[in-house]
Amino acid sequence: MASSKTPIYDQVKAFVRQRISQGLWKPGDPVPSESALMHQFGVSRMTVNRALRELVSEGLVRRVQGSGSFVAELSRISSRLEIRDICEEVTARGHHYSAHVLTVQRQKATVALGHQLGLRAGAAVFHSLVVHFENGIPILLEDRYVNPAAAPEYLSADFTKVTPTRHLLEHAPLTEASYSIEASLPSVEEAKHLKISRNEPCLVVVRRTVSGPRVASLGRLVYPGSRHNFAGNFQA
Amino acid sequence: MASSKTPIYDQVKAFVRQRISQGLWKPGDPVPSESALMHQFGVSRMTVNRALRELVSEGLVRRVQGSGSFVAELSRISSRLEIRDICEEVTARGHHYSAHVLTVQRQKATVALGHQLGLRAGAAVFHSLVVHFENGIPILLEDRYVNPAAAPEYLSADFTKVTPTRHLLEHAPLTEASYSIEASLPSVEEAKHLKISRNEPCLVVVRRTVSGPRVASLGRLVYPGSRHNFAGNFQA
DNA sequence: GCATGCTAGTTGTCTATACAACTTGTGTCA
DNA sequence: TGACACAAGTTGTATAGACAACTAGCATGC
Repeated sequence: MASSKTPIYDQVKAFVRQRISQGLWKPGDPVPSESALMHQFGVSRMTVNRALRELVSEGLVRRVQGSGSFVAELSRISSRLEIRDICEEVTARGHHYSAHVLTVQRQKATVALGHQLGLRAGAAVFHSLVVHFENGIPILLEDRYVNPAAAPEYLSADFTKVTPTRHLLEHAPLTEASYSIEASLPSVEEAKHLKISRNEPCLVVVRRTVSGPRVASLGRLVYPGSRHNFAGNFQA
Repeated sequence: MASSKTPIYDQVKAFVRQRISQGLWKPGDPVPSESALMHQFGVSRMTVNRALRELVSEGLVRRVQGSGSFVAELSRISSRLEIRDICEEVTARGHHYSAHVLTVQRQKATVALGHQLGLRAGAAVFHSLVVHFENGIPILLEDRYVNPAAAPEYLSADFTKVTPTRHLLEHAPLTEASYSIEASLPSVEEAKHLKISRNEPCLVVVRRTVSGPRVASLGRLVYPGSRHNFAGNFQA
């Protein structure tokens, strides 16, 4: 039997999840209390508690102390979006990855840039500009500014062997990151480096990473729209 | 004291999370065993177990039965991306939401469309085309095909009052959804309805929702790039 | 040297119990 | 009528203990 193999808390989760996804229990409806499920399944409260807690973290159930458990409003489709290291992503597709380094240098921060990185204007920052290729076709232009305090050896890294993302992950442990995804047309330079027309829309990911107490880097990732998209999946 | 207020398992989580984000424990390094943390904090094993289990679900820790717990490889930045109902999103910003219905009708499915919806070619499908406005400015064109079996009353809904997304969520409980985000230029019609230039790049979300045994709907959401982006956040 | 088996250590699951914190309805008392 | 107190029900947290499942290294025996 499969049931004797699957943990009890998973059986309870499956029971609740099934009722919800079949529409028998609608958003806002009460979910049976821990003690009810406890008696129904003939198991201890801690087991039921674990099941319901995990359903909360999965966004299917909402719980109110003292009141009860309820089916969560599914007004938002939420799913895990992964932004993977480009090299890993390409090789995972079984394709050949390569990179071309356009710029790696020390610069003085402008006022705006310094502010974003938490440095004063004129402070030294590292700047890299790298094109990433999949089977020889440019698929990503990575424009990145790095806080020297977070990754002192950034300039001496070989970005044809280790992507800037990976170098940063290894030298500046990630504590926080924020990003935004937008659509825009490439600049003249960007179009040239990516070998695309200026009319080709691009997905632009702007990412800011924080390592410990300081902002580690600020990246602008430009993907040609015809060669890349982000996909995700949601499972109730 | 704050420590007496925060749950013990949260203190343990914070302890481990801090060591990781400070780089003291690097990816692949072992995390202290449950019994070690148990003695260190002077708490029961179940409490430590809960802390570590939650860190696993947050992607910070990897555990191997019989072997130990290890700091996870942070090679991918993963975060929760929410695709919210557009009406909710606009009103949450404190702005005025409105909608204009261009099309709501029954159509015969083409071969390709029927295949995507799990229907035979020529079967009836519902089609809606709605423009959504934020403070009177068009921010989203929603082109949607619906499986009549999943939402029989779709055609009689008033989409100026309830968004198609919400109608579907209420009538066809969501069990699964997949989407992709891409950048592209709008078609002539799309540009016209959104009142943008044909050269303005757009974020296009293609979404497919499944309700129980059947595919419920297929949507194409076109956002003008200058008026919308998706943002996310990651916290270690 | 090699295979086998054993053992200590680790994680995975489950129980029974306890108390704290909170909500909600009910009933009492002024 | 209104304010308050109380009780029942619910979730949140924590404990001590138990056994199962698995890993890895060590010792034994061949």
